[in-house]
Amino acid sequence: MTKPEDGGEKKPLERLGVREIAKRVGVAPMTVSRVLSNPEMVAPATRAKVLEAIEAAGFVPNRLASSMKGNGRMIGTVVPPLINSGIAEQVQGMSDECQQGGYSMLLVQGEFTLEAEEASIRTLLGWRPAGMILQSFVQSETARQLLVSSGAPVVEISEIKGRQPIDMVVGVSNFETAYAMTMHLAAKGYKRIGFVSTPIHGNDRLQQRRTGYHAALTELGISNHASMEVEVPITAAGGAQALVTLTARHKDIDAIFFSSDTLAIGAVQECHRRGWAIPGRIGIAGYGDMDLAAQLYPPLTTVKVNRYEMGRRAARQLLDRLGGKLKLAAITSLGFEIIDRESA
Amino acid sequence: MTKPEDGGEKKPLERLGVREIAKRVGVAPMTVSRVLSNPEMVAPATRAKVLEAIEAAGFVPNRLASSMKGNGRMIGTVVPPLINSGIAEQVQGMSDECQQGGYSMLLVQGEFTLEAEEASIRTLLGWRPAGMILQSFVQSETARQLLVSSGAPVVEISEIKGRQPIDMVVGVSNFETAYAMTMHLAAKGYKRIGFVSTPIHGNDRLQQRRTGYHAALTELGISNHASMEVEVPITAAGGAQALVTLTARHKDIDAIFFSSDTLAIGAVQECHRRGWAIPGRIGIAGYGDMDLAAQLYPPLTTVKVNRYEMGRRAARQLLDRLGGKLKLAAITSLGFEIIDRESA
DNA sequence: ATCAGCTATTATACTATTATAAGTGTCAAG
DNA sequence: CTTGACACTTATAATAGTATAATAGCTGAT
Repeated sequence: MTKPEDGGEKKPLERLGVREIAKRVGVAPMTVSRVLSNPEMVAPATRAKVLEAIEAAGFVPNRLASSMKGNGRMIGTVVPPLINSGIAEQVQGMSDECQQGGYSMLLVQGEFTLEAEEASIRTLLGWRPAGMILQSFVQSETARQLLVSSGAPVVEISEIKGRQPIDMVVGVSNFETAYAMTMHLAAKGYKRIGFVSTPIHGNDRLQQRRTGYHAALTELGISNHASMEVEVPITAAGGAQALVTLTARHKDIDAIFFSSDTLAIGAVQECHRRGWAIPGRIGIAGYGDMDLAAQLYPPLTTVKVNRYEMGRRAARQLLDRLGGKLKLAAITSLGFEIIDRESA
Repeated sequence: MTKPEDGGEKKPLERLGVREIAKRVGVAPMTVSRVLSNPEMVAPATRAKVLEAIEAAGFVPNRLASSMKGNGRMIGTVVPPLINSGIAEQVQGMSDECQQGGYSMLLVQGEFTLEAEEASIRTLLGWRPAGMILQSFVQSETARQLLVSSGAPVVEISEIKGRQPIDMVVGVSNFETAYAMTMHLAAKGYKRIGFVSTPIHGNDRLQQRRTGYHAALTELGISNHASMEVEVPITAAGGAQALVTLTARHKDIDAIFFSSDTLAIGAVQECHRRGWAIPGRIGIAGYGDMDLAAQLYPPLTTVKVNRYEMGRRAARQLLDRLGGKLKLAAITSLGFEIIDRESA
């Protein structure tokens, strides 16, 4: 409970508020407040004096206090682990857009379990953010309830079909993308197509991707054996491992569709190690079109979804709503592209 | 300024505070407050009743209000763009540790310019965070002043030598790492070693790495030509481009030390494209030991710095201080390893 | 019976900003 | 010489939680 008193000179900024500035200038606190938020309501001469005092004192207004009066400029977000998953780009997009709109971003870790989800949303709500961006559909009914009753706008970045959004959704149809890629591979002549993903449980995007893959196979008249699918951790080593497993199981497998570029890139390295030609011996397809995909040797065939843009749009949506715009799309579907390169 | 009234039923959570809960249970607001923060000070029977009411109402206490009384549980951080730079791991580490300690993380974008730095630190301070983590040495004197006078503990994750930290530093000696890698390459017989980095201006880590590289060359009696260095954007394509540029300039260049694995990996792909043997034709060394480095073909020789751990330790340092621990290291140097793999 | 010592609880006041309403002062029109 | 309109400024109260001091209720020792 003891506060760290190092320097000795404490509360130099603590007691420094609009009141103090007001006193120094000889105006009411409210005038200082207005100089900060509605400068045009203050006479130029007064404004100048106040600004000068603020500058001189090194005064940084307390946003916590503003937020309590309903002028919160904070966007909260729950994200799954940032590493390797392309989430970083998404967060970057959100952050850039928020920053530009004068909002700050609160980052809360979330996992794909009901309890963790609920806990992180509780944490988020505790900060009374002006708006929230969630990186997947909220599963927990309690959590959904809390979000709705908070009254703040919510954007879910997620699979855009299948479920009722809490408020707004931004995303792509993961089903469509996976379906399209599987069909694309079939069209290129691959007959035995495997599917590798990171742990699917609780992750609706991955679920949709697998469903899309299944749908394509069914349409192609290929009975899909569960043995053509593996789940591995989201690392390059995981991708390599998946390649080993699947090719050992099925000698005749001729292409593998990875649910993430990270995995696909790991698999490509494993092929190099084995001296397997890509796509000669086996075709490799990824998902995400990360920076390295185009530079990879051989260049990676992949599904391009612009995650940066996804984050940006989600934030834009929120900011528009907060700015008073009423007619906003409940569902924003960003397009995708099948990038046909040489790996498959 | 008009609030979005969608549902019609507003302020279901707005008016819901300790006062309201207290009224429902028939106790004073303070008692509710204590149930939340010091449950052991409340009689078990009362505590149970209060908790029940909280649960029933779906009440999430407002952390903004708590923060105003000095119980802030928010750690603020300024980060450079997350993509590709290994910063994501660092943020992950910070976030994990903060979360575990009951703190939330505020994320503010920062660039490597004085004005942007100052602006982001102002934004951060506006939220009155309990502590701050900065991802590099703060250059702006004004910003340093603001940070100091805020009274909050500050951890800089940065080069650990050379400058006076504002409060605490966690990091590695980038100088040492780069010096060590350069010496390592020399020991392996490389004579003409190039250096590639992402834009150095304003980034003290990169500056230190280059200085370390220079120091090693000098010690080796190699006069270092500026033409053996290039700056490129932090993408795989940048790495490939750098390889092209340097090998075109100097036919006899026999190794390149990249200031980031991302660049090195890009260069490796370029070599594959050209059919150049690694390390036969040219040796490639990276920095960071990212997940893919070990899986790459050929495996990448690189400097391993545990960025996740760096973030974690920075947060730990802050949390310890906030927890009242006084004897804390001003400088925490994390070790590093030269990972000798096959690429050089 | 009285009072110290204790636990559990409550009343008051405070954190910093800002919405709102009320208050100045100036000028021109009636 | 009012009166209304206008621009600017200020006083008050509100936001939600909690530190602090005060108080109530109870036990056991004097």
